[in-house]
Amino acid sequence: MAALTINEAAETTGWSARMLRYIEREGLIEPARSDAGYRLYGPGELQRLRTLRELLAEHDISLGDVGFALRLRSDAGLRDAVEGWLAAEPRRPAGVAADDDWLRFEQLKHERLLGRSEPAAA
Amino acid sequence: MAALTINEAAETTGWSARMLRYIEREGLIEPARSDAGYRLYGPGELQRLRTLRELLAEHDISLGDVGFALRLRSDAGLRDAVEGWLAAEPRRPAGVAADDDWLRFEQLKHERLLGRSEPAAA
DNA sequence: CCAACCTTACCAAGGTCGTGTCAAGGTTTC
DNA sequence: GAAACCTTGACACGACCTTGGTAAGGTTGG
Repeated sequence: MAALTINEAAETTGWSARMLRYIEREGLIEPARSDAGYRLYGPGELQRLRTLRELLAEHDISLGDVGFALRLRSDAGLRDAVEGWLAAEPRRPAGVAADDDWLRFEQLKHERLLGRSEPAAA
Repeated sequence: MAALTINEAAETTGWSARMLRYIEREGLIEPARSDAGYRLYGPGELQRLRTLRELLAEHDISLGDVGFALRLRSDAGLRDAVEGWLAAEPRRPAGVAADDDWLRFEQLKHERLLGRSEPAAA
């Protein structure tokens, strides 16, 4: 059960060799390399390649989407910025405060979020 | 300071009217409508439109990316699926277990995650 | 009622995505 | 050392994204 080279991996996962390189460039799956630079796909990578296909098909999303999710998860600044923007839905509680105050409130909420980090895999 | 119509909103936010409609179709900002169907942008929407521009520019992401993040946040099934896939990095702790066991472990971790839901805005 | 708005629905140009294929060259294996 | 792999880089093409424009028609306000 040694590692497979790119064409063998393509064979067993249903991706083309071309797409395997593309997926790697997206940062999604980066196989080990042999001394000579050959890509070596282990069982874990092969499994992930298969589940990746299911993920895309079942939820109708793109490789770029998954790549963006990866960026979201590894770039805390990006995650907080996007999360902050999405959280700021213009749902002013009717009579609560002037808009400037509302905005300040959102900003504070955002700052508080900044403390959060990776759950550091148990 | 009533609500602005689309061209006025375009004027003050820097987006084109065309893009305002596009942003709406992406589900990012959905202004209220007048009786006759005219879009009405309130202060909250105008502010969000401005910060949206900054968000895109500062992090070099696309409207589609933000749309996907929105999908991630409102579709728990999608979020869990993507999160589960990303969490399953093939980082087998060297001598811990066979790959099948590792896979099962990941699956369990994923199931446990399923309980989580929206923090229900304090 | 007319000008100046708004609406939706199309057509279009330029860019990116997903994918294949080919070329030039290194590696492995027999 | 030749066949069968692998590597990166490039060209290519259809599909989709982003954006603008324009047309046909409803709304608003003097």
